Amino acid sequence: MGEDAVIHIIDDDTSLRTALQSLFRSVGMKAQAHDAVRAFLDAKREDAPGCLLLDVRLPGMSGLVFQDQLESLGIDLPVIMMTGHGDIPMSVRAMKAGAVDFLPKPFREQDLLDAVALAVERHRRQRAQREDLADVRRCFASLTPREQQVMTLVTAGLLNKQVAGELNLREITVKIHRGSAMRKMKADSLADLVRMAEALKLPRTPPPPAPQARKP
Amino acid sequence: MGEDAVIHIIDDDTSLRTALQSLFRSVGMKAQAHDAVRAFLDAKREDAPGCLLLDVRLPGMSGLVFQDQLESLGIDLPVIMMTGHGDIPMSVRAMKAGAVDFLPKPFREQDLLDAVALAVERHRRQRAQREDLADVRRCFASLTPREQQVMTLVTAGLLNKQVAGELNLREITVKIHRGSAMRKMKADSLADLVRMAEALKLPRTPPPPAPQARKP
DNA sequence: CTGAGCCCTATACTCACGTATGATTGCGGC
DNA sequence: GCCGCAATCATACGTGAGTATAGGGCTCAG
Repeated sequence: MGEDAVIHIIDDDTSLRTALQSLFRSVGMKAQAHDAVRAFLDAKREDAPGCLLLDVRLPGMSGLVFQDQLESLGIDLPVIMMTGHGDIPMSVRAMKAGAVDFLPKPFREQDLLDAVALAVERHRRQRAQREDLADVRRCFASLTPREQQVMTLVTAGLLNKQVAGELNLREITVKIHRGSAMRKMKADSLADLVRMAEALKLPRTPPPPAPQARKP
Repeated sequence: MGEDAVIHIIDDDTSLRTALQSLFRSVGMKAQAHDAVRAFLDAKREDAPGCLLLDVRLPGMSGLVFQDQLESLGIDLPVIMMTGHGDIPMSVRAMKAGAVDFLPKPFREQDLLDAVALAVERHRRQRAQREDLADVRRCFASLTPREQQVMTLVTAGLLNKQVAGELNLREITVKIHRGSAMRKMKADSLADLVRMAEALKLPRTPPPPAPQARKP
C-alpha cells in the first residue's frame, strides 16, 4: 500500500543504535541512526513516512530543545522520546510539545514497536492531508489576484451581484473570474469550492452589512 | 466577558483540598472540592467552563481510570493530574489520554495556576465550539428525512436534477425540499449550508458514477 | 372521521448562473 | 513594436435555482 516507512534514530549510545537498527531490520522496517542532532540534519532524509526516535540527553543539543525546533526546521516527523535519566516534568514537557510517546530506558522492545507503529500511522495520515492541502494551495496560488478575490467572496456566500458591488465591477466580469477560478481550482461544484475555501481558511466576510447612504 | 469558571478538585488529602480552595478563592475563582470520585459525581455540577484537578491515588478509583471514563460519563472537563507518587509511564499515560498537565506533588502554586488558566481557556473554546455544533445538529434534526437526504446530496455538489435522479423524484420536488432545508437550517447561502454539512460530517457522495446500463 | 404533517407533482414566472463571442485597455517582456 | 496576459465590459442565449399557487396521496393522533 503506502511507501516504506523510515525510522530515524538519534542517540549517542552506539550499542543502542546498533540494537535498534537490527530490531527494526528484523521487523522489516528501514532505520537510519545518527549519534547527534547534527548528523541527523546533515544526512539527506528520504521524503517518506516515518518517525523520529530521539534521545533526550545528547551531545550538543538536548532532545527536548531539538523537538521544539523541528517545526521551524520544516521537519514534521512525529517524535518518540527515549531517555535513561528522565523525570516527570521532562516527560510532560515532551508530551505537551506533541511527542507520541516518552520511553524511559530500558524499555521493552514491544513498547517501542507499538509506539513506532502508532507514530508512523499518524505521520502517514498527516502527510496525506498535508499533500491535499498543498494541492489546493498551489491551485489557489495560480489564480490571478482578481480571481482570488472573487473566489473569496463567492465562497463567503455572496451573490455575483454582491461581489460585483464589493469590488466595483459589473456582474458579468465577476462571472468570468468565477468561472475561471472554478476551472483553475478544479472544482466541479460550488460546494467543492466552498470546501477548498474552508481548507484555505479564506475569510468569511459577512454579507454586505446593509447598504447605507452616507452624507458627505 | 465569559461566565465564571469553576475548578473541581478531587483529592483525598483534606489539608490539600483546603489549601487549594483558599488558593483559588484568593485569585477570585470558584472551587469545589471532593474527597473521592463518588462525591464529585454525586454533587450537582454547574454547567460552566472550568477544569478538573484530579489526584491519581484516590480511594475507590484511580484518577487515571476515572480520566478514561470521563468521556463516556458525558463529562468534558479538561483534566489536570496531581500526584505524590507518580512515575513517567503514569504521566505519559495521562497526557496521552488528554490531560492538560501532570503535576507531581509538591508543586509550585504558580505552576498549578498556569495550568488551570490554560485548561479553563481550552474548555471555554471547546464549549463554544460544542455549542455551535449542537445548534447545527438541532437544526438538522428538525429536518424531515427527505429534507436531510436532499441537503446531503445538494451539499455534496449535485445539481437539483441529479439529486432528483438519485432519489427518484422530479426536480421540482427537490427544489421544495431544498428550499425548506435552507430555511430550517437558517442558512442564508449555499456556501453556508455546505459549511454546516461539513460540520455535521455529512457524506460527500461523489457525483453519480457515470450512468451505466445493466442487463438483467 | 378529521386535521396535521409529510411527501409528491404540475404550471408559471423570476432571478441567478454560466458560457460563448467579441472587443478594449494596460502592463511587462522579447 | 508586437505578443501575451490580466482585466474589464457588452450582448445574447441556455440552463439552474427559487417561489408561488394548486393540486394529489399517505399516515398518524385526536
